[in-house]
Amino acid sequence: MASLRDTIADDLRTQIATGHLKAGARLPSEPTLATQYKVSTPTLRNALALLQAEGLIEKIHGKGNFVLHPLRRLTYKGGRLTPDADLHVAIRMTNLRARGDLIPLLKVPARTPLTEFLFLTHQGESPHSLARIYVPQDLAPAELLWCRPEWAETRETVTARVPTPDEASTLRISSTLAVLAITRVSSDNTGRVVEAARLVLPGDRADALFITHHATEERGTEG
Amino acid sequence: MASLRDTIADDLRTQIATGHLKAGARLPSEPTLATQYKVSTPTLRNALALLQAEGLIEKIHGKGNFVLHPLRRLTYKGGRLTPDADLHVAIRMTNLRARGDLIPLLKVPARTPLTEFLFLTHQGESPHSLARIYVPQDLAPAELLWCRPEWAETRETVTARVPTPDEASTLRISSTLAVLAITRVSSDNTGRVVEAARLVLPGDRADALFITHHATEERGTEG
DNA sequence: GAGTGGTCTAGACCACGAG
DNA sequence: TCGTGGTCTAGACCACTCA
Repeated sequence: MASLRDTIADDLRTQIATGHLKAGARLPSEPTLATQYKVSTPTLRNALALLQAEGLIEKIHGKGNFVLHPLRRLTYKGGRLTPDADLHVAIRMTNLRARGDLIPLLKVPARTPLTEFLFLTHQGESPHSLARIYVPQDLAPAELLWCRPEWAETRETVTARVPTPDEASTLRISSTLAVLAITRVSSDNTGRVVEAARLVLPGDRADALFITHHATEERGTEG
Repeated sequence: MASLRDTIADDLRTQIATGHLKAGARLPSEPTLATQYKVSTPTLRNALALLQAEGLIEKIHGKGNFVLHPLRRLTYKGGRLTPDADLHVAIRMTNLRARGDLIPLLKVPARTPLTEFLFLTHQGESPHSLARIYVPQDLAPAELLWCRPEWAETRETVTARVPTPDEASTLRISSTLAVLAITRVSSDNTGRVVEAARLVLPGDRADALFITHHATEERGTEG
């Protein structure tokens, strides 16, 4: 016996899947839908919250609820963001000093001068990913980024979580939509950290892909 | 100006963080908390729903709301699940025939005989991860699993999403808690898929780690 | 100003858990 | 049986968008 909320969410989901409700279309207003389904407005809103968490609809205050275009899933490839034709990138550079989490991440003393690059990529109209990249200031960040020759190793830690309020508003996503958070640390062959990055990818529009080649002579080097 | 829901959630969060509310403790009942915070029960329940989505509390119908023990984060290492001392594994083996998503995943014709290994790992009392591993039946799965000599390449696609109802009940997690879903495909050097796996890791208790070694002579082989 | 979603209230009734 | 959380109702009032 499913709850009313789930029943309504299921119905709307199939209407979207079958194209009965097309991408970009506005749903009837919440009071209208509540009347149609013979439920109260809070119940109807609960149903919509489910669809929102799945990235199927977008709620816009004062305008209505809209069926989202199924976003092409972009794939982050282990190592760097995939360059893409219709991917616009906005970059902001800031100088700051190491504090908090950044100290162990970059393995530097507190207050070490750092440069932060803030990347915000867009896929067409909608924000796609947020990246904060940190580099020690003495490591000539001018030519900058992507794969750099001195890199010897990159460690990427991937977690799934809900976005912080900041991230939710920057990426214009629901605060209930899961995001892929990647912490990437690149070191040179002396073990020195040459770059650390925190990437946030909305779960409804991004995957991460990691490819491991198994050399036939060496295998089983794991702990 | 934060909403009442967020204010209450923040307050409870700090009470948990400071140890004012200890792990395992039962929170006061919802009507009691609603009175304390001078809000209605739905508003209070909205606040608790936020904490639940973050994996901080557990709601048990008929008993109360409980502060969860901060689970040690276990790390999935690119390639395989990390063996761990207090990690119990339950395995179930099933024979089936390829259908649906499994066909393109394993690159086999429909109805190819497959063997499914279902892994459910536990960290102490609580379920930790769910893995479904598929192997073509003609590929001698008897000695089975982990890293096998014939593997030439492993591709792992990582996404963040909410769990399916099935996954939520199997892993005993809230349906609003983000999970890390990893699809892993291993091929031999002829390109044949020798194993495909779908892993589900609850976002509050698992990370995935991928390590890339950059050979100095070859770099920038990405598209 | 009209219409939309965002938040909140003060209840009701049901289902589950434990004694 | 009693206290708990789960679901739902029928409103109220505010904030935002657009004409």
